[in-house]
Amino acid sequence: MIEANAPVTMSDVARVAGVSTATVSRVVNGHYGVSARTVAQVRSAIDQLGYESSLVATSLRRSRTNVLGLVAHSFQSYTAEVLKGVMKALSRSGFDLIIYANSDLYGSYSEGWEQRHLTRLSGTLTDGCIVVTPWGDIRSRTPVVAIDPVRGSAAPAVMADNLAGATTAVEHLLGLGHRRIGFIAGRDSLASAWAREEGYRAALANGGVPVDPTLIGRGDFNPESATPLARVLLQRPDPPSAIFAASDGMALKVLEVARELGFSVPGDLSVVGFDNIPESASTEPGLTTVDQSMYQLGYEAARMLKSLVTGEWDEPRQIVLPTSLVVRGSTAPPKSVARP
Amino acid sequence: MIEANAPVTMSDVARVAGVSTATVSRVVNGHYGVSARTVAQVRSAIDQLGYESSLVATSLRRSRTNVLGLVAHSFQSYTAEVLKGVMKALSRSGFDLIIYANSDLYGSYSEGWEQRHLTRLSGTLTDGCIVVTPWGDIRSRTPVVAIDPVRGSAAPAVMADNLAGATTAVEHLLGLGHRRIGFIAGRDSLASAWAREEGYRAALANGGVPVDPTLIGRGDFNPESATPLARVLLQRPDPPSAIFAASDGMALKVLEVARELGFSVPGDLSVVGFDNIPESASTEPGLTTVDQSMYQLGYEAARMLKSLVTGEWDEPRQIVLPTSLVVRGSTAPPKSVARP
DNA sequence: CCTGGAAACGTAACCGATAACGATTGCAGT
DNA sequence: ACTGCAATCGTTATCGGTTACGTTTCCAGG
Repeated sequence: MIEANAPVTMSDVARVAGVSTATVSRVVNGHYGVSARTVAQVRSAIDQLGYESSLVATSLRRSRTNVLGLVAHSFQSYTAEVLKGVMKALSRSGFDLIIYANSDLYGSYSEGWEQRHLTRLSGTLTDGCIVVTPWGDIRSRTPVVAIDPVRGSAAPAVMADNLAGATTAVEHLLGLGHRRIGFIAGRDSLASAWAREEGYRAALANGGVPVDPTLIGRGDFNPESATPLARVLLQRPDPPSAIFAASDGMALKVLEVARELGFSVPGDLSVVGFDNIPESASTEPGLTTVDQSMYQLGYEAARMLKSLVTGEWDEPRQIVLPTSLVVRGSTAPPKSVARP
Repeated sequence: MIEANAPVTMSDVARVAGVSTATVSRVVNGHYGVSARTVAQVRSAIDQLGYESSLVATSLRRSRTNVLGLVAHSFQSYTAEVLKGVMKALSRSGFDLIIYANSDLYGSYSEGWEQRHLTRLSGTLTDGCIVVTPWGDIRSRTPVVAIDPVRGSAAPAVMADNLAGATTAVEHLLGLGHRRIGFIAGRDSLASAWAREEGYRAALANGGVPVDPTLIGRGDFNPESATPLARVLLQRPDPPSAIFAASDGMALKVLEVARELGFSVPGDLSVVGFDNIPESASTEPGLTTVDQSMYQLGYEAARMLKSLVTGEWDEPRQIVLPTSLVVRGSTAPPKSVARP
């Protein structure tokens, strides 16, 4: 239903209640200095007219919009999970959420897309933003919290304990008896990609297994980037018995390639991912992966941004969330190894 | 990076360029009546100062915010797909998108949640909204487009051709030889749920198969609602040889229950869904389903809303999008039937 | 009865931009 | 040189609220 009548403003209320707009404003905002009788009059005028204060006008005057932004370089299930967490943290908080995601194909917008949006928004439409992008630091007039920041950034951010997570994942494979473990890396500008590779190396080192550089493929977290890399690894005369992919999206592509090349999983090949996106639970076999609760990442980022905006900040500027290994059907001892 | 300096306003630019704010406004908006030399001066002042016009101030003055809203009663993969389509349609259109979704558990907010949000937003923060909710018609001062509207609503909406889709799905099962086909319905306040049930009945009628009311379970589109219903259907002494669920979310739950009760799919039981959400492709076996491109639904809804807001409307107020059957591994001829 | 001061309320400036309107300028035509 | 019409640009009211400040009201205390 569309009612075409003009919006009812504060001065309408003031006229009906027989007071000034200043008084109406006071009762709307619950300020001191209005008699009980006047409050009642104004209240009754308000819901008689169905008045709703203009968020736009209020924002202009207060120079606070109470709108936060989520800027993502792409929209995948990863992003959707983060979004859920952000919405949860913001629900009933008085903040609204506006989202920007590059809805076109991966990479079709050049680097800097996020930056352009952010400068347009900051201070004029949003009070602050959460960004999830692999492309460098972002500068803004208003507070910015990064999810999974770029490597070396000291800006406010939340991230998973990628080092520990990756270490645990590879230790899991080592514990099953694997010795030739392939790795498909993420976009190395991101701190997460770097830490996950470090974890891979550290676990191998601890296990006394030398790192074989030819078993490392350089992906970029984009699922499609893993397909050719998996093909190369699996078509070698001496394929690895296990592959650890730095993201679930890439791990799922590994599963695809494995099936296509006739590898049975986990019989011929074990696969471990990282992220625990919803799809990982519903494949056959289920994907063993490192859970990093992207929901939680989004939730914490929103909480952090909120307090940055309102100026009540007493926590660390970078939050690291724990990870946990989720063992499903895609991992098993290698065939060539005798059971202990 | 946070730069704490005050925002640069239009009058700052005016001062630097040595003109009035009106002239700056003309230049910014590309209006007629400014000499080339002045335009150049203003332009240079603008990017010397890094000026960005205040969306809030502009909105107040123009009584147009250029922000559209997406209000969803829950956030599931369905919603995420719709969201993608909406974002795509809005990208580079000058409209920004603000989203509201009930991020809490299903049903924890009472009916009317969307209505409350909408009245708060409409006309003060958004120029119009896309709503996806099973709860009745929505009234708003600004245009509203419904995705999958409630039954009998004449308000602007986009929806899939649910009747044809459901008919095709059931005909597919009939063609395979199934005669006892269970149905799990959706929330019957929605036009889609009603039409899908109609399709089920129509296909059976055409095939000369009488409708057995005891084979119909009344779900509500919420995945969890299907679990007990599937259990009831499959624990009968004479379980159906196929089940058509009115949504993929519910169909996936049927698969779960089937596995739990020892039914092999598609050996003992064929399952068909509706929606074609991403998860349906990655289960084992893949779910046969009716594709309704929720992405497309979102895209069209956004297009429609845009033109409603800008007042350039010459298309029908309700758009029906075609569906197509996607046959995957979850359907096969029933065991008890001899191959043709 | 008068004064003081707090409570209650109105006035008006302002947030940043837009647009109707008025004022100025420049130049062609006579 | 003078009129007239455009093109150009500045003034100012306005969008809907907020808030510093000033004014009025009212009651307690002297």
